[in-house]
Amino acid sequence: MRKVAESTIRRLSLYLRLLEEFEAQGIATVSSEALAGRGGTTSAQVRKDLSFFGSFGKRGLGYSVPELVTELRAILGLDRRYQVALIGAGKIGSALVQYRGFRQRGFDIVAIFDVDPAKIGREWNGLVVQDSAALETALAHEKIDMAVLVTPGEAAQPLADRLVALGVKAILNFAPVQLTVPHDVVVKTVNLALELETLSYELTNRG
Amino acid sequence: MRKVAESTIRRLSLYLRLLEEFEAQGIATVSSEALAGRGGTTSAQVRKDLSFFGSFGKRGLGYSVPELVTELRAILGLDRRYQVALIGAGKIGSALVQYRGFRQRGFDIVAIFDVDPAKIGREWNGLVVQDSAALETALAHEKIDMAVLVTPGEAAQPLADRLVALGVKAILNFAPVQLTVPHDVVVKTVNLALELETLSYELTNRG
DNA sequence: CTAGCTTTGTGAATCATTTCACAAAGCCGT
DNA sequence: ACGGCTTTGTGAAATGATTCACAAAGCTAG
Repeated sequence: MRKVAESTIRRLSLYLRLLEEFEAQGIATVSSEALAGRGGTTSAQVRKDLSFFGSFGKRGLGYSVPELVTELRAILGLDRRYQVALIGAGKIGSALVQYRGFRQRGFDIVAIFDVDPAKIGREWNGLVVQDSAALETALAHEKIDMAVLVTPGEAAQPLADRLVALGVKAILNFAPVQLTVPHDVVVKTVNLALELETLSYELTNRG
Repeated sequence: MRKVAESTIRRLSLYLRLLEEFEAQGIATVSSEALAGRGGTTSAQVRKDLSFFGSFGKRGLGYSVPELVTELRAILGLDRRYQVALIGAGKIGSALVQYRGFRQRGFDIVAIFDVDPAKIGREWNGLVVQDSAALETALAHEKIDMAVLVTPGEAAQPLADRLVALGVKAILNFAPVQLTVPHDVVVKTVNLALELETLSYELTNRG
């Protein structure tokens, strides 16, 4: 498959959300124009985005909503479930555990770790918080697809290294640091400070 | 000022973080090469990014760390403080209130709102949670620069409309919806589902 | 003051993404 | 079955972002 831009993938994800709404409303087909309107883009963009993966529409008619939902789920890898380890049982971790969309989209949190003795052993949404020091033994027999890192900045890189050694191939990182990992491991960093600062920039230079 | 790409602003934000580290270590000057190395980009990119805003370096020598820190803070609008209203006193809101980096970078949460009667009236980090219904009266005499929206999807747009009517010019949105606002209002949406799905895509199509 | 070394700042070139524009397809009504 | 209407899929053009490459500038040592 030829390389597809990240911006394209993000839009596909958006289209999928809109399509699921349409599906819930019982709408059977949708045009690229309709998808674009609600997604903040153009119909040409929608068609180009989809064309990277195939021809899913019917000329003169548009796209079948259920069919396109299925296709997009497959493209985005959402037609399977993922086993997720949560590293860091703080406030953000807690919010994630409870976030419905997480499980709804196929991501199952199967293990939670922390270094705080006050948290270790406590039950959290049906899971016992384990000691981060025991990561290796705890995950020896559990296949983990993805790790969510919610730790202070300085703890993140060492933990990432250990997770990679355990065979984890994807990390969603909330720690405010740039992680270094082998090229076959995917990292996505969500950096709140960065968002605030781009907002602050816009506010001072435009608004 | 000519239009500068968002990607450039995000990198400036990153450079600022690195420079602050250098400053703490007492390093006086830094080259574009050194800034690039730690920031995951190239020296040419660093110089181009900075060149949009001026010439801050000395040829043959590099950039003065404290000077560049000052310049970047000014460019990003971080040389002032912002009054922030938090809408939604749930888990994520709670994590934000306690996040040190928030206050550290000049963002002061001065009001918290929720619709849940169980939460209204309770004290939260020195602030009393107020009823979202009373947004207008509560903020009548408080100048709010920015709002952080942490509500269920369906509540977000109506609240955004009311905030805009109150003169708020920037919204950091954690609700999983695309907000519609006048063009002089800046919205930045942090969408967890989107991040998960791009990660899932990479995982199935590369890893 | 000059030679040699380093590093910036920036046009030009390359590479990537978005938009345009239109032929090809398919539906509907007669 | 045909004409008119709609909407896709996609090369080509336009726009945007990154990388290249080098002259200009400044420092250091002798």
